[in-house]
Amino acid sequence: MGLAKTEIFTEQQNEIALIAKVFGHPARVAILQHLFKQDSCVCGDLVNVIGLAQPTISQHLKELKLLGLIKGNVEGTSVCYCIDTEAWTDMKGIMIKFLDQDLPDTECC
Amino acid sequence: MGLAKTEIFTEQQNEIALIAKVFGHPARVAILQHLFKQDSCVCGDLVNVIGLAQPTISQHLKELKLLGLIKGNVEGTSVCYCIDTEAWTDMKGIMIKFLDQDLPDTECC
DNA sequence: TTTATTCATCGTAATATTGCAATGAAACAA
DNA sequence: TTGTTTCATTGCAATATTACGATGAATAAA
Repeated sequence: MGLAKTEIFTEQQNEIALIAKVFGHPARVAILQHLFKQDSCVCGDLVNVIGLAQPTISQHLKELKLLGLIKGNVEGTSVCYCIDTEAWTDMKGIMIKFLDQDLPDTECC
Repeated sequence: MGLAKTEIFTEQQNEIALIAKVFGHPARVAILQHLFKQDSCVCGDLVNVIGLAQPTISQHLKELKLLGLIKGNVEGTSVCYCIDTEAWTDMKGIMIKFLDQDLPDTECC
């Protein structure tokens, strides 16, 4: 099938999964880390830094944009991409809340 | 292709992506949340709680086990699953380090 | 206008993921 | 032994993802 049954899960569970899915590819992790380092960035730069073909980078950027984590601004022939700080903070809150659940004192197995 | 070019990324980037990939399905998020709530759990329970067929749950549990986040212990005919607290803490450290990068003061776009 | 540059989109091939019915394997109960 | 229960595995169909060549659109430069 390849199709997740999202309707049987809570909105929160689906949201966590959607965020995680975007982080589930090393290229997108690398793009985000580069954007954090640079403050500002263009796609051509990323093609050199990451080492994937330009259409592939463009596709990964699209998914990051779709989730709202990055913003793109056209500047002449190039496009400037950067982290959407507000969206990143919101996302971080959701993910840390999930990661930070109370661990049981004793393990059963 | 459907095949990530892991060799061009750092070990850290691949590790973050591998972790995130496992969280990238709501069923696995739901399973983990249930294990946190229960302290102890068996798969049959999960099939009822989650609402997917038994083989599907079993497959998701396998991926969680493969990443090391949960442990399974055979108890008679049933299997007891629970969070591996040490592995969870390690994983949490890696993910929070990634999520907690310093945001730029000013956005360029 | 013509050409170059930069990035997005389209189309497609290769592979991965999701879900489940059918079936196995292991432990227990009768 | 013969069921019964519980979970894992196999096999398969439907869909998703990844990667990139080819091409398109927009702007800038000559």
